[in-house]
Amino acid sequence: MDSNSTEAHISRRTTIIDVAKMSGVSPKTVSRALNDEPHVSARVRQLVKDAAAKLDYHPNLTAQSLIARRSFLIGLTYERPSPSYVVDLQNGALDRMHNGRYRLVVLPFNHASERPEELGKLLLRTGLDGVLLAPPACDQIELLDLLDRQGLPYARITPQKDLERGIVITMDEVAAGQAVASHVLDMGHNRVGIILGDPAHAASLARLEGYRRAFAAHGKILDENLIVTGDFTYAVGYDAALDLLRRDPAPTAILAQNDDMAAATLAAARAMGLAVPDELSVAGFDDSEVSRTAWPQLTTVHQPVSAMAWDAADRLIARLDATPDGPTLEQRHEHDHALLVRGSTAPPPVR
Amino acid sequence: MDSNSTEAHISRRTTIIDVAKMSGVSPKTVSRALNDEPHVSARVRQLVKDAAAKLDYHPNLTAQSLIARRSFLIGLTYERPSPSYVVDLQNGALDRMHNGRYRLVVLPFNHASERPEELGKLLLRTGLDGVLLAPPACDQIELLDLLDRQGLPYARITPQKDLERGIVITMDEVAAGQAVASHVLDMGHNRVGIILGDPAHAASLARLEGYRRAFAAHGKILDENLIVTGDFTYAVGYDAALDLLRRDPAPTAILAQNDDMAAATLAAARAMGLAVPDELSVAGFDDSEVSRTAWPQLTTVHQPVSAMAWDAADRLIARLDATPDGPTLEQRHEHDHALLVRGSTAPPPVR
DNA sequence: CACGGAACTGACAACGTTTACCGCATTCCT
DNA sequence: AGGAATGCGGTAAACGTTGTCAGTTCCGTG
Repeated sequence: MDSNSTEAHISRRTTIIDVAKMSGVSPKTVSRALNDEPHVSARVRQLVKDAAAKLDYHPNLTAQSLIARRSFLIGLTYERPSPSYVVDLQNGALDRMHNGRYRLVVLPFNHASERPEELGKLLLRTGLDGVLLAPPACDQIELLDLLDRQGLPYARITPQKDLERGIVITMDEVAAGQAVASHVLDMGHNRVGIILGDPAHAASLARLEGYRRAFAAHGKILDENLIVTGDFTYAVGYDAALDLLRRDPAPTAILAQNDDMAAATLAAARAMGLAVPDELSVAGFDDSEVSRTAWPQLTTVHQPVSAMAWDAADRLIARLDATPDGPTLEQRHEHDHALLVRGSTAPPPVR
Repeated sequence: MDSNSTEAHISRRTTIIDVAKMSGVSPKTVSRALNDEPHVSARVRQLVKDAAAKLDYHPNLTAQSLIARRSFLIGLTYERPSPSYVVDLQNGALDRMHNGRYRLVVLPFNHASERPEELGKLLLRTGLDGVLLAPPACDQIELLDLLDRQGLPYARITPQKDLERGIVITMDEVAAGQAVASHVLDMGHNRVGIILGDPAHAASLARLEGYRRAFAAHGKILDENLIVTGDFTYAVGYDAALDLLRRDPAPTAILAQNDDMAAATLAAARAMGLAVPDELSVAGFDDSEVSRTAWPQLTTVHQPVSAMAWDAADRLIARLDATPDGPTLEQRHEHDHALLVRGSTAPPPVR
């Protein structure tokens, strides 16, 4: 198709003028009719809409944006987390934006901690109206400073620091960590291994703090030697789990800070010939898809990622659409977690 | 922060005029300097760039778009596939777009087959320069017709029909299906169950055709009664697998058309007390993350999703940036698949 | 000193839409 | 009959950038 390749360059998009000509009214009236403004008779309005439909006319968003001084673009930044987390985030945000004027631009960035300035420039360069910040970017103070200076609104999803800045959607990570640890301790485990997530994510430390509280509440000692550091990925989680399981004596339970690493722990246990949950209990975090497709299904903590993303988008859009004299908006909202006990945890083996 | 909420409305973004004033040259020269155009001395260029940096000036993309008659937005449509597939797609495309002027807008749409017109309107309404079409949208002829009529360029990722239309990035699904089926037949399996993907995806039938060819090449009979229909999801795959495993006699191998359904088959086998691969062989498709995190790891066919998305974005961008008198671009490219034999397949049990 | 070229300025138009202001009929309400 | 509201049309400006085009200044070279 040679004609096809040149056609796009030649063909002019239909404009409001075309619609005006076709429907026999002024461009002005067309604009009024299509935007459902008053001072247009029902007859003319229908006439215009029919003409627009026949011509497949879609108003030029760029021109609208220029005059509205808004791009109607919302960004979403995240950092190489598990696919299901990303998709949950996206779907939550998109769900809120559905049928609205806003569009979602995805902006993964893998070095928010080391190069926050660079991420900031990327966000500004992209011409966004607002941005959704997932961990760990949501906790980069330098980034928030830059965004504030430039007046780019943002919503932070599960931040751990400076909770008074910007729109903040949280979950009580400490309580969630405490819940899952309590569950394991309740079953009688005493030697509990812990696989931390990426230390750049403040949530890792918050969850650990929750574990500590559970231990304290149970009057048990958290063995610091059984804390190893992962990065939320399966591969690193696997090595971390092997490390723990080779200790002597080995832990009877392992708390992983996300489901991917918990799934890796299941695999490591299998490689060591350990039965889960009879010889080793494993708990994850997040309630992501892998927690249900793994075997045994993982005991985990449900993190309402999708709902939080929806909420973040909702409040960000409310902020963007707010009139200067409008009511003050609620800037914070905390979502609930939920402990999900499934097949990967059981009382420790009697010895 | 009350000041914060009003500030965004009051504060004016810095414009090219501000930079011009600061650096003491005309707006015109600023534009030339920043866009690395000729006729600017090195001294002035640096002066301007310094001023721009100091003011944190970023040119207004909307204004640039308006005059360039392009939005620099590329869309990506997909339909509720597995998270890892979506993320692979996105990452591949983003990888190509990195450091360019284009931005990626995600547009999931779950009813491409039933309501192609609606999807088309969505794409046009979004004001895109071009769009990446994943299955099954890439095979919706009505959609392609609409896009052609409106002159919206598109790249199709793994389409099965009308391969001469638009930019086409393919993989030989038939050969891939044949490869995985041959592997299983080579091991001596005769009763092979098949779990199809969503029949709305043309790839499902192409892969099945590959299976048929393998059976023919081996002089074996494909039992049509052992073909059940899934939809690429874990949940439906689980039920489909249970259905197959309850047959008498049960199949000794199951070919699932993606890894999620294969993982579900592993779980179903476990529920039935069947050992994999000793009593049942399972093969997946796609080489997605779950194929590596499942246990045993899945024999599967590597589908270079990320590379194909990269390629699709590459050619689409080349098309968008092409000058009318430029060279004709290669519109098609076929990627290679690769059979990955892992732990989920073995010869059938001797009876 | 004249000349060519590079480096710059200034005025203006263009991109496609919205908005503001004004004008002019027609209709509706007292 | 007077006044207001409604339904349009016309003209112009604005959004922030780039492109065009005619000039001006400055520099080095012959």
